[in-house]
Amino acid sequence: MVTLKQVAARAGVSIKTVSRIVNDDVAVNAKTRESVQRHLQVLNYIPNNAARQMRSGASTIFGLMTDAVATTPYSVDIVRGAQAALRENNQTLLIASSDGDPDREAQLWRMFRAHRVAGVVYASMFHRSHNVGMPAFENSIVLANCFAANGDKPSIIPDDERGGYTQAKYLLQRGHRRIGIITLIPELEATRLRGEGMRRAFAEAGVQFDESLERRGVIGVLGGELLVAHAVAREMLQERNRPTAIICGTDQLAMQVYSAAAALGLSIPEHLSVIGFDDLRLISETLYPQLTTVALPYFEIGRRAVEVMNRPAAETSLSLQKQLVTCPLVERNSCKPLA
Amino acid sequence: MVTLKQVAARAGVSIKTVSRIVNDDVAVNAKTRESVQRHLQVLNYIPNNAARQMRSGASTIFGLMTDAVATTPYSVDIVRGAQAALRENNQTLLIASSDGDPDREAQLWRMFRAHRVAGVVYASMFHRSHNVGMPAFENSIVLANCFAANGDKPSIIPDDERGGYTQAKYLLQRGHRRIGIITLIPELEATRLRGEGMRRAFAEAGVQFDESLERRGVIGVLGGELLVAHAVAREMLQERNRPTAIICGTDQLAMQVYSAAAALGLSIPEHLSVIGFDDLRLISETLYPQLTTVALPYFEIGRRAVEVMNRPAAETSLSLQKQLVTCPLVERNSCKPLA
DNA sequence: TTCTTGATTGACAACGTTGTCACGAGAGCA
DNA sequence: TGCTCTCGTGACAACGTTGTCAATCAAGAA
Repeated sequence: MVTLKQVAARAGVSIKTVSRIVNDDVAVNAKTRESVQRHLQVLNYIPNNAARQMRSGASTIFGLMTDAVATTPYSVDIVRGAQAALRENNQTLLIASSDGDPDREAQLWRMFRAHRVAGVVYASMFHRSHNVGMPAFENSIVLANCFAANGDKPSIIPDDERGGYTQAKYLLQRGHRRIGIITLIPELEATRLRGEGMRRAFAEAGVQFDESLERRGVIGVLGGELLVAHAVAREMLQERNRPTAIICGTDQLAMQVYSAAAALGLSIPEHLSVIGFDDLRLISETLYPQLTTVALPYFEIGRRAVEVMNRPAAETSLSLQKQLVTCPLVERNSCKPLA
Repeated sequence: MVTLKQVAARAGVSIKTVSRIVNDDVAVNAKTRESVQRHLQVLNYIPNNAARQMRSGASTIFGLMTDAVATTPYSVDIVRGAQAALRENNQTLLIASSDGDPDREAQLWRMFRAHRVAGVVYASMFHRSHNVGMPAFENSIVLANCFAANGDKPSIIPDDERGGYTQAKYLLQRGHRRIGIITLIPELEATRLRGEGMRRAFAEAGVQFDESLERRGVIGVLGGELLVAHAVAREMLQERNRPTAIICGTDQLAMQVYSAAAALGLSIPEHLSVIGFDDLRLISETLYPQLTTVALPYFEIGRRAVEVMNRPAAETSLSLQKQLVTCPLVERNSCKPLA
């Protein structure tokens, strides 16, 4: 690899002068600059990050720690969002996933420390409370899609309450009154918040919320889930007073509702409106008809997490609380106003 | 951050001695070792990677460059596989995605060089031929899910020919004779190879391959695709002599076939067998009934790519050709033997 | 006893970079 | 002319680590 020294030798100037030119430092004689720049070009000089970091003590590497990427594929968007934000400052991302193993996670934290990462985004796959016990990074950690149990760390999370509200309101505005709800695992923060949002929408619309139409589409515990939305939806749709619309906790659940409806000869959206959550385009755009859903703003969450981390420490105190990111409605063809 | 110097001062030994203990170097007096180790513990010393790298010239960072992660979500598994392999040697992964923008890609290559990455995995989202014009990494690059047009770089790719063969054979063995095929974009290497594999299976089984039953489920060009599998399947299933089974180029396409079948009152697998490709569990395990499919071994591809890169240069020549990774059949409930 | 050997330890340099300080040359001023 | 001032440049140190070599010491050999 070419070093400043080599370029300096070729250009007949001192190392420092080359360094100055590379870094757009104080004024350098135009002629010198031009000559050196030519040599930089020819030799294809690229600064050595390790040396820079050692000298300056400041790192351009950030870490992203995640508990498990595998399960919800579009969480990649958190990574993409983070990278988009880092890119502006020529920073880079070291990615690590613990797959939920505490030993592994401890090892990864050490790795981050070895690389002296400038900050860490801790991304959870599910919106939930999480305790990151990592004193070494106390002041340079941002939680994405989860939040600190004791609220002492900045965190960027989806506005699930409003997301649930959006789902319900969308259907209520279109005249639906009997609305089925197929939920996720109740332990998830998301489930609780969205439930609250839906109730708020019902209350605002002056519609009685029928608890009996709210059922779990997933059984088992986190990590060992079993989807039962197909059966649940089928049951619901065979009842005498069947719902005219179903709110799903996930596009995945919506997918099963589609097949349940099809099995009963009900077509969407004519006989049944369905609204999803997540906007996994792999599903929402593939379903037929395409699924109206509320998007989980993973990209934006990743972007903001880095943004908060890059902010001067002084401002950080302001953002020490949770930052909510809106979940936008994505309108497609799975809902119909009630005649 | 704690340095060797600080630990040495506390322990009353030289820097070098501490270094030796940290690195399990030559014999050190047991008593000294114990004492120093205690101090290392207490001060929570973690070696500075940048300094090590500068001193030794060897980097423990690898790069992963990808053209676009966004589209096919389970490609994350390439990353996971790569990380699994790196983990054994305490190496780490710097991830970059160009989103297909050449300028951005050039910038990312510079970034990799600045970090002096030890090697690069270039992962494409689609199995295809690709030219990585990156002289600086000439000898430390491995292609994953794509291969060098001029064949001068090691590449790890799925064995699509055998994948197609597996799909067809599975159905043929179960007595199916009229088999519909819904394919991907013909420009993809995968499409061509799988087609060949299927023809091979038909030939082996002595069954006439009916070209008229092979249709595109996706129209448009890469990046601007439009799924038409629903319509295509519907059409196919309404013909007089309709197929008893359909082979799909993707689980996503299979999803649309499911809905087409449902719309026509055909139930799976009673009236129609369906086999997919990819094993995106998000789809294959959510469909009802669950989808029998052939898995794209992304994890294994990522793992092997790193493995090849970590191999001593001497052996590299041996693996200069393409390495094919088997696509295993994942049997679920969407196929039935023909009575 | 004296010499040799091996075990244990430390001093020093170097990796590539940049901050600090200083030097020389020419310009502007008295 | 002699002074200061500015501009452009370079010498040097330091960041934290490890490879090289040498120094010290105790034990065993002659």
